[in-house]
Amino acid sequence: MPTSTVENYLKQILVVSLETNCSEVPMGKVAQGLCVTSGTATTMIKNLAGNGWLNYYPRRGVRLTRKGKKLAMNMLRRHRLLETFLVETLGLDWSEIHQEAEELEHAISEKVLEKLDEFLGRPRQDPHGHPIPTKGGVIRRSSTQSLISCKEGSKVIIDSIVDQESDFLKFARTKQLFPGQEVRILSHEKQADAITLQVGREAPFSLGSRSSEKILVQA
Amino acid sequence: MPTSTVENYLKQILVVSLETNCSEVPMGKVAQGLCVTSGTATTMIKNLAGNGWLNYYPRRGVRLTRKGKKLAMNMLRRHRLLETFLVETLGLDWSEIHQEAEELEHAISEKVLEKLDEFLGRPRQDPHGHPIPTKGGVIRRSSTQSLISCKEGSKVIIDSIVDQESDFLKFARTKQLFPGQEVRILSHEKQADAITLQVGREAPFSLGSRSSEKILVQA
DNA sequence: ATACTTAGTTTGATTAATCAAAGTATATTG
DNA sequence: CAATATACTTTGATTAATCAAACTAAGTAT
Repeated sequence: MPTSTVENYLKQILVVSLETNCSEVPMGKVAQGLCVTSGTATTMIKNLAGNGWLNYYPRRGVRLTRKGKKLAMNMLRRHRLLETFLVETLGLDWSEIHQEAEELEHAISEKVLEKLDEFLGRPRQDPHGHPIPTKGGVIRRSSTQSLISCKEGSKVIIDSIVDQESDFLKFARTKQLFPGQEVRILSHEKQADAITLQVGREAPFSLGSRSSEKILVQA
Repeated sequence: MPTSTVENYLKQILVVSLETNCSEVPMGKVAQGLCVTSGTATTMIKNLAGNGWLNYYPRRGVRLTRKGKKLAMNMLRRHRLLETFLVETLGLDWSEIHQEAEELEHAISEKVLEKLDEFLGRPRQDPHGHPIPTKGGVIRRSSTQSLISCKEGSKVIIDSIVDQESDFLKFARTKQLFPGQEVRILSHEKQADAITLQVGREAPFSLGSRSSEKILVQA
């Protein structure tokens, strides 16, 4: 049985590799994502490599093995199903569910997970719009287009929000920026590093590039 | 924040003291209940005493402090609410829920726990018939009379089943022995160490004293 | 090319939890 | 009461995970 630390390292690597569309993940991203010093990450990674969870290329990065990816996908499934449960069933706010799921995902058994999936009606995506991997470890390819790449005057649908920060999610909620919403891009000033948009009939507002990058969309 | 090991030790001590109606618990019960060697228990207990969770009387036993009892009650509340959720909402069998709850109880936050309590309709007892402590740490005094002390010919109601062993619970289920059921004691042979009983119109059967002790009843 | 910066690695130490085995009280029993 | 058994404690070692600080390789810039 892998410890929950092992599960966290593998999940973090998977998440980064999905976000960057690159299966090789640099050590820095690992240490940063898990909030540990780089030395700790190096030590742990060598351990994980020794147990066949991943391949380690010193000073370059790591790549999950088949075995490592399987476990990491399972963790992502747990995490996202739990987030869905916390919002849909218990009525928590989507801005607070990430940390909760982060703990619960290590404690829930495969059996309970399957019952939960069934109870929720086998949802395909979590409250942030992220696809939920199947039991077999297959995940829907999510959008790679963010708000920042939208042309002035275009209309798009929000696919997902790529940020677990409670404060950003609260802000997004007040501006009606959540999966499924239709957004109209009023202006896009490349030089000013800002985009102005409108959701439904609400008042238009602007977002900087930092924020716009976190909103993934579909045409 | 106490670690989950600390939580486990305290809960175990509380459970034993409730079962034996005695607030002083011998070291042996601690070690046995947690499946650790006695040396490990001693070391850990000295630690817990140092942090004010309990008082330690060398070679006699331990007694929870107010602070320790509060945390232990909260763990019991978590455990029993989770068991209820697993049976009522997800439909797991009561014989398999103990281990599941054992893990989840350390991972669930106070906030999620309250939402869960609300969702379940603030249940007063878990599927085994054990009372669920309130948020404030108050617990209903449970029955102390077991099947073994019932007179021949009497009729009683099952209060709770004091055993988490999956195999025993499965057996109890097949014999219809669960909280709320009415049972008639057909015979009670003190010398033979056996009790013969009947549930509803089912076929009568016998239980030895070991098993009868685990079934708590009310007149 | 030399110096500087950044990313990553090594080393030595620490903490929580555990065990096995040796040691010591206390209780039981002949 | 002495011998023995039972319950408990001590000691020394181990494992997983972590950090701080010293070190090193690789890439960037002057």
